[in-house]
Amino acid sequence: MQRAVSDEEKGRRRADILRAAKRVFAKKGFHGTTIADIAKAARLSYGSVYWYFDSKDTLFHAVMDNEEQALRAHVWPHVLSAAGEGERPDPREIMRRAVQATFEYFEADKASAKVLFRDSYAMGAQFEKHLFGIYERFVDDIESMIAEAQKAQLIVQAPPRIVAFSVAALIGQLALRRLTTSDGLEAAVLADFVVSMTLDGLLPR
Amino acid sequence: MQRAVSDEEKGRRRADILRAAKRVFAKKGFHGTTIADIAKAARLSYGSVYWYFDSKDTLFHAVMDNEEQALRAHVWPHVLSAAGEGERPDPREIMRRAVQATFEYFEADKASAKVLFRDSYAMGAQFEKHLFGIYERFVDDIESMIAEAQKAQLIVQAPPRIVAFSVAALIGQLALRRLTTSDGLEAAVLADFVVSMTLDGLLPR
Amino acid sequence: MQRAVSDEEKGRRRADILRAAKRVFAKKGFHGTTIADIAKAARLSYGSVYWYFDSKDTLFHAVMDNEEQALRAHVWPHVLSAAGEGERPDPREIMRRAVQATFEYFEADKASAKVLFRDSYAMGAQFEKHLFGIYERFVDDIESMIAEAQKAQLIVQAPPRIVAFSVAALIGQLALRRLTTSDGLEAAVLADFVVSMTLDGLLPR
Amino acid sequence: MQRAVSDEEKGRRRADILRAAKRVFAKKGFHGTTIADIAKAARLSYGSVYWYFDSKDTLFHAVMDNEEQALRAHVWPHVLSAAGEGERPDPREIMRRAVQATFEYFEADKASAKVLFRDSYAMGAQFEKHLFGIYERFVDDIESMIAEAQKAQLIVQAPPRIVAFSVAALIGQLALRRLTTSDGLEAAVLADFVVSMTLDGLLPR
DNA sequence: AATGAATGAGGATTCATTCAT
DNA sequence: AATGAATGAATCCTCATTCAT
Repeated sequence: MQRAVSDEEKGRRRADILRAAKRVFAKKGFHGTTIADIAKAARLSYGSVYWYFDSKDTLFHAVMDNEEQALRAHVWPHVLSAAGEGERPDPREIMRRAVQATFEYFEADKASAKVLFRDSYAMGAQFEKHLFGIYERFVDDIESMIAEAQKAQLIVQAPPRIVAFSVAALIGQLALRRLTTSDGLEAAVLADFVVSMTLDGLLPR
Repeated sequence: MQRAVSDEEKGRRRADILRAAKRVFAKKGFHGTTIADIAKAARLSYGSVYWYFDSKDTLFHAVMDNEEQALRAHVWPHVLSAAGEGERPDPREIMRRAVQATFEYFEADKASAKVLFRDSYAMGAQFEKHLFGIYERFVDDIESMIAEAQKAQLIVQAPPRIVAFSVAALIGQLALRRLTTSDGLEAAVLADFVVSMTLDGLLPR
Repeated sequence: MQRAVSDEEKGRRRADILRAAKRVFAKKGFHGTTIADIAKAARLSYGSVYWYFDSKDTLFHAVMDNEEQALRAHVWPHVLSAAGEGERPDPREIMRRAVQATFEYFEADKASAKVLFRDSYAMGAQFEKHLFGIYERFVDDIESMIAEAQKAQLIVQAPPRIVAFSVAALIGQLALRRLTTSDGLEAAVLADFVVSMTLDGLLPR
Repeated sequence: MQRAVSDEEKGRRRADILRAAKRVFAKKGFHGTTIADIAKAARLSYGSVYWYFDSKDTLFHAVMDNEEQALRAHVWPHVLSAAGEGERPDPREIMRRAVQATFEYFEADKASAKVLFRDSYAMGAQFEKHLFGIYERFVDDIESMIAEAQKAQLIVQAPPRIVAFSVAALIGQLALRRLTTSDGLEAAVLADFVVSMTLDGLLPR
């Protein structure tokens, strides 16, 4: 019992630090952040951070993984529900919802986008592999959808991985842009645009 | 006279350092690079770097600006020549050339893409403004083309800045991807895909 | 009653920790050892170590004292039995047994020698006094034997303390050497050599 | 010219640091010494120490090597001069001079003995190899003398390495002892005793 | 008695920057 | 102009010790 409480407690603290770390990393970037910054944000002494994480690197990895999961957890249900509606999946609707959900997610948690799409880049070779994995998984998801749609001849033939990557890049960069630039466009409108450009193209039909 | 030679000499040295800095920044990232690294690559003593640049930040800024100019200088002629051909501009051809030229440029100078699209991100607030300016200028160029094409009803209506940004993001991310992932696709093929997806969309026409 | 059991229990735990500490100190050196290391070796949580010992320093002191006692307890009987045999004490036999017993002791418990002769050195001023005491007591024992032998004109005149220290040093260093260097010499052979060199000298008689 | 001066200057500084480091290491022990301590003793800022030495470990190694050389440089001439006198080498005289020279050396530079015989022990596995080499070289020197003397039947047969090690240990420990304990014995007297005990033994002849 | 979370002093090391030569 | 020695701020991380439970 005592043990269980302790574990739960420990998990909570870990989550606190993770949350604080995300905030600070997002604000100051990885290299601009000190462990002391994070500790202060988590209302802990800096030594304690090391009780939960082995190093600054480890902590950053954990933040990234966490964000990845949270993002998927938020977006996926929207995709599934869209896919489950009607008799046959409507790629347009699926994509629209996925994009919009992604925008909303980042809108609600701006730090998340910053960490995932900004910091995780310039981290040096050490992180490249880990980071690569995360992106690949995003692209994997999209790719499988693309491939299926191609099989059903719902969309044109093209290397599905490239298509998937392009869509992912588009979403990611637009989401990131929204954090620094406000052009007054709502998430829904932007999502519509992404979908429309991606599916219909810019040339008049 | 003495002065002129000296200035010229100075310019040459400056360029040497800039070139060396780009290489090293691209390889090790901004934070992983020391002034000594750059100096060694430029075959100078590290103290001398400060004769040409005030600080590491200044140097990085200069590298970015330099790359921006070089990229534009490479890409623009292709765009102009495409725009000047025939009686009326063909957006497809313009875009195809622009994209391909960009890919080629980064292909030929991989360090450039790394510096522009990777490092310049996570640099902290200090660079954000400067960096922002660079990207905005890219987008500006594209935006004006988009706007014109829309006026001529060559492409669909949509917020031109968003369209422009999307195209820029797509090109940038795909170029960056080519540096780490080799899927065997040639630049021309990839360019065709970007154009085709962007202009025609993924849905079968 | 409860108390007695508790005390006994406590003594056992203390001994456990002491034993574990000796092992770890011997293996990693004082500065290379953490309280956590010791606790783990003693199958305790590290916080508990402080219930038995005030500090790491205290613990190290205790280990040294313990080793000192154990060594004496092992060696002394051999000396006494040798001294009690025959009608008059034979210094050669006494010494031979003492040396051999010492070698055997350290042979059986290598950690002991390491702690006593290696770590206890470079411990800084804090330990110097304590350490000094231990060595002095060793030397005291030998000195009294030396002095007695001198009185009986069994050995040559010389400052007995220096003689005693020399013998102690010789034994200690040779014992320590055996821990790292194996030249295949058995303890008995080595003991014979020490005695022979010390008593007869290197010059042919 | 400029270059040569600079090199000379650099060597001087390095020597300054080495000297300062020896003093501080001797006083506080390796673990009790901070780089800042050494820097202050050398009247430098602590960052500068790293201009001359890669790390604290490296610096300590360098100090040890330095002391080894200095000791040999001091003692060896005495040995050689003794060996060169008369028609055949007198082991007693050679040894007496070597021992006395060693005592004198350490007498004049107490820090040296502390570093070589005290700190260098408990340094952990990292140094063991290096340290081992130093001691082995000392013992090598003595061993060859011993072996030669044995060949000439000047001294009794016994494993020369053990004999050599024993002599080295005796000298070392007695020298170290003199640093902390003053029994009023002059170096010459002590040297005589070592020689006499080692060569003639403690038993009356 | 025992646990292990929390604390924070302490220290090695890096590196941008300055400046005497 | 160029050099490279010197500086010291900055930061990660370790670990002895304390203390609430």
